[in-house]
Amino acid sequence: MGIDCRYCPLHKKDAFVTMTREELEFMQKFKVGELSVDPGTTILMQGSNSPQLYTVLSGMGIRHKSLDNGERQVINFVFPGDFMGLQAGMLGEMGHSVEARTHMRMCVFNRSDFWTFFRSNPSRAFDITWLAAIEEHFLGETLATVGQRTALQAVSWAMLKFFERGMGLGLVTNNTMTLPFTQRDLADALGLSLVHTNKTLAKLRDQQLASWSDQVLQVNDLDKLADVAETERSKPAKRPLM
Amino acid sequence: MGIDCRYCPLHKKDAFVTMTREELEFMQKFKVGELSVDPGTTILMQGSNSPQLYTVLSGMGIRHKSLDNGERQVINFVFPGDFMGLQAGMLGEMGHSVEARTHMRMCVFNRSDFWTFFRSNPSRAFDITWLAAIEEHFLGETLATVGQRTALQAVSWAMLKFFERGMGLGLVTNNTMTLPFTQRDLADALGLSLVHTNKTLAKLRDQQLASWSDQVLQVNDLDKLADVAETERSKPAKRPLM
DNA sequence: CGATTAATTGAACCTGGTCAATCGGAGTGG
DNA sequence: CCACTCCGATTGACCAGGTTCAATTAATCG
Repeated sequence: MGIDCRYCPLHKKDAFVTMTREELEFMQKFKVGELSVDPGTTILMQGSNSPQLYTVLSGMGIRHKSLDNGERQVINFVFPGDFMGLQAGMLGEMGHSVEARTHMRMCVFNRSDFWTFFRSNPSRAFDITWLAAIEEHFLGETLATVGQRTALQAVSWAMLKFFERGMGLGLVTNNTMTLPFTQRDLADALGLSLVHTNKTLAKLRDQQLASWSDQVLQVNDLDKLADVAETERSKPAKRPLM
Repeated sequence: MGIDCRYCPLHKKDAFVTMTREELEFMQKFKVGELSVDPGTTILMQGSNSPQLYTVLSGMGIRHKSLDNGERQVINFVFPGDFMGLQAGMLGEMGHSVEARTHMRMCVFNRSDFWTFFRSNPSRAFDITWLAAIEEHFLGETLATVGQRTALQAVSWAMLKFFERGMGLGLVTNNTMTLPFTQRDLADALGLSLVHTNKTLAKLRDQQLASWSDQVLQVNDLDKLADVAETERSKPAKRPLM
């Protein structure tokens, strides 16, 4: 069944803070099951009050927010290890939706246990807040990208983030990783039009900085890409896993 | 001295969740002082690891992030009741700076007490996470604005948010509130140029939707403004106060 | 009174958006 | 197996929302 946290495929990856046996057992008590969904499935719905919280075990997805005028903003991209549903858990309402882009498998927790969880293990509660702070940090950087960078810089930045994230998760082989998103997803994430995103990707490909086609992203020189994006490469950091 | 939490000017305002006497006494134990700064002062510095955390008692400021290319993104605007320094507290490094725009007074907590604080009162720890979730929620909306809305919609949205925030804090009198920010601050918050921001504000003024000049914002019809911004007016919500 | 900062306005220009057409691959029904 | 459709990627032509440059005004300050 793959329900036992000790065999969780994630907690030994070096992208995550090492968990003690006690922590694993503690999490086990709150895990109520696993959820598998197909690509395209909406896992959490904007405005809804999900009774469940999830940690992504495998697969990828997007968080996005729909505006009243029909436009869509992709808030960020979901990777294994990401925790989803905090807004519903705390505020009682999701500010965005989460949609699967590949087949996804998730670890499921009950929202009704959340308070008990939070109270009975301050250290794990602390980790939840840690994750929230990471999220806030990253959203700030995204906002700076969308607000201040040119299309070329923004797309480079996004490719860099994808790649760095992929490396931490061991998804990169031969300077290559699988990215199941569409160009429309990226365009909506960066506040660019689809057409211009496409042309900008083509330019990055021409300049041998990053090539993304057929769901495969290849980057040979991360430093050069970071230069174009006018960013620093971020040092690999461990984050807690729920 | 104004050090006693029982006389805190904020906790009875209806923008905040009511605090019990026990909670006030608990916070009192961790409060190590107050900080007063003049306009223009940098309170927290991007990249630094502040030894202190703050709750704003009075005054306003901005959070902003500087990019490598010299551009600046204003992440959001700081109002009374806002909690600052969580990123330093959790991640050991601020992702943005905080700069005062008026004279500001803050309640000061020591970062070194943070873990003790978190562990000894789960309910207050929960509230910290709540605040982080609110922040994430709001950043998502900001991102959607910068990424998807036109200049006119974005500026309208910002004026609406200012006003809604001001109403909750009792800063609005006669459809009017004081806003100590510059047009450059707003431009950098919305990813617009200063010139275009100025012209857009003029348009809002001409159309009698919102008038902001000489530090005073006046809005007579919030619904009309929300229409132009293509947003819903948000219902007044209480948030926890640290 | 010169210096600095914020707001304002006009004009030229350009990055990125919109429109539209094409192409290839995957799925579907006959 | 073919015709048809749908979706994502791609490309060219045209256009506009917003940027940049530049100059002016007004207020504040030492």
